[in-house]
Amino acid sequence: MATIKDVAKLAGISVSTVSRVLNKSGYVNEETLKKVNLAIKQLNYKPSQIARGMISRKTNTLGLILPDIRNVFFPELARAIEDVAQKQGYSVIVCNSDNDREKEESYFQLLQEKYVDGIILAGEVTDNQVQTLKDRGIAFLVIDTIVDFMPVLSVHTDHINGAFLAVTHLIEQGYRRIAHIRGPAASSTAENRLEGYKQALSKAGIAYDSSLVQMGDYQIESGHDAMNKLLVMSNPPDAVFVANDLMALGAMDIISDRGLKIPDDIGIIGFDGLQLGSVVKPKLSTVAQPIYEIGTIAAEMLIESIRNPEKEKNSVILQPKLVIRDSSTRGKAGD
Amino acid sequence: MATIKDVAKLAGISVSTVSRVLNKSGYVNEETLKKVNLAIKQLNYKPSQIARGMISRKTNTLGLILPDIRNVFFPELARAIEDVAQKQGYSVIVCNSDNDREKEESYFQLLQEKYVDGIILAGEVTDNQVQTLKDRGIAFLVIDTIVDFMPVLSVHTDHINGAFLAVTHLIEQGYRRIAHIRGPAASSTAENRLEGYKQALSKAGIAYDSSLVQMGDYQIESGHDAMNKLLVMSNPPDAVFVANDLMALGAMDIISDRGLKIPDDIGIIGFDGLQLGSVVKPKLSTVAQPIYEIGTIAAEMLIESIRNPEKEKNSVILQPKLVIRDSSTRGKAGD
DNA sequence: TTTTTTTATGGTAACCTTACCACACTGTTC
DNA sequence: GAACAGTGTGGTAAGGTTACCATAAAAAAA
Repeated sequence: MATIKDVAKLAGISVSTVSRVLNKSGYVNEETLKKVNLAIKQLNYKPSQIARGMISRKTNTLGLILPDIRNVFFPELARAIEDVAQKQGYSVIVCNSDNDREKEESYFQLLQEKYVDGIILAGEVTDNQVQTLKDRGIAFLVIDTIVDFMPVLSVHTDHINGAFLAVTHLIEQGYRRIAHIRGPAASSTAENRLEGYKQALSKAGIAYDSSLVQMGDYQIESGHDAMNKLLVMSNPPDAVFVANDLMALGAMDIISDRGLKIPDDIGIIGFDGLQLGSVVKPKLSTVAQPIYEIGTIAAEMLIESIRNPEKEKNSVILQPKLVIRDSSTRGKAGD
Repeated sequence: MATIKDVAKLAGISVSTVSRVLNKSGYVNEETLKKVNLAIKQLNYKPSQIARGMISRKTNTLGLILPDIRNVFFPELARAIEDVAQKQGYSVIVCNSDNDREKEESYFQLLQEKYVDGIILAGEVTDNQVQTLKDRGIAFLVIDTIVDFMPVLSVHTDHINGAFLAVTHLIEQGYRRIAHIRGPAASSTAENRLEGYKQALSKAGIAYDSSLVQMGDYQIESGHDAMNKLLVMSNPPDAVFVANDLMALGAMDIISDRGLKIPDDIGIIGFDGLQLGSVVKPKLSTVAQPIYEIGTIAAEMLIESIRNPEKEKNSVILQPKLVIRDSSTRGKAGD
């Protein structure tokens, strides 16, 4: 590929002047400008970002570490981040960590070697990892993890309030014995959704009954298992708030397999706001996370912080939206 | 961040020797090795891939240009590519083109400026773009596009045979008046699936009836529209082969809205093999594309070609798999 | 012993670009 | 007509690393 020297030679001019043309800095004569631009076109010259990066120590590249791009939520998030990045002149390197510590660490190393300007971490992140990134002086932002021992850039949904809205909605629809299929123990989002569930019950004066809370792992099959356990109880629930849509779909399967009607016999509401939920019958009510917005805000905050490193690191909490469809509205079944 | 010079100084040794240690090339004394490794650890030194790239003109980075990471198919594809890339020491920059020529061109420029070692193009690619990449001497591979005017690296599913299998299956199940909801006109995959549909009909001695072919755009809503048109015909079909699962879901909605039973009144089969299809009732039969495999093979081929540029450019065609669930099997409805 | 080979290390140019300084010319101001 | 500001251009170091050549001591072969 052509270099700046080739351009300079073809234009019969020094590399300094060509550089000045490229960066629109300093004085350049009208005539010279034309000659240089012509040469650039003729050679199809593109300045090497590598060489530029050597000097500026900037690569205009962001790293995005997420558990698995295949999981619902992440494609939309990645898209939002890439959209903002592209507009601001950044590229995005995507890394799938599978929540595996070793893989995460090796990606940290890699991204550091590649001199990315910043890293966005989605999914569960440990305090240790946050500390490491901080120590190494890497600009980063976490999504959906709450870090309270130091100020860091972070964006997350208000999971507590989302759960609160969902459960309150069920109560308003007349459901009283409301179960919860929760996410994995290690997940702070799962903990927060449980917390919102408790708060809603408490506000309505309904006693919290731990036997109505079943553990799941956010996968569809664990929705099956958890719902089965709930339905064999001597006093089964009349509604269930499920910590994500995927498990909710699994739960719906079991409910209809047992000949129970949604929402008449059992009301159900999920969390996430997947398109999937509007395809099944009855359509699944859910709490929609503002995923695209999370992504755009995250990317904007990180880029801003890269350009202005002294700026205070802050958190942004976004409100989810209750999406009432058919699975939770008594008297509207089957439409 | 620490540089090789810092390491050399701390170890009391020259940069050449440190470089030799890093690259395990040439002679290095046991003692020296230890000193260097100690210094590296103490300084948490990581060689700059940028500086290395300056010399080797390699960045160990691949570009992945796809229409939209949110579309089904692409997350899995991206995951497969990233998995292989990671194993072979490459990173992946993901670019969403929205099938917009200008955006694509600007990504070409960008990736070239970043000196990526190769580009994977997924989604429709024009002959012009292929020619441009070839002219610029960029290593690239196309997925799901057939290029016949020059040898290029390419991987794609056998869409014709996939469609053939699907329609033949419907015929075997006793359906005779089989409609097709096809993909957009500009799409070669859509054309191929239509071709397979025709071949299957022809082989079974069923006359092709163009009024039974409705245009769609691969989105769920166009499945609604197309199915509506088919059902208001004076002689409506008793089965429909839909060119992708998303439109098939839309079609299923309409069918059940009209009080018709799947698969008894109407059989339906999709294309893609999305998990989504196994969540709805009845479960959607489909033709599963070996998406992950496409991704791994694509990444492997491209990396091989980067390492060995003289090697002949060839195409790989992968066979899809018929996934028979409930929507296309007469006498098994409702289970 | 002398010559050759092996082992071990260091110095420097090169990769491509930009930052910075130096120089020269034109025109303006005192 | 001397000093100065504005315009236009070129040379060179620097950024971090590796490739390549040079040097030298130690070991092996003659």
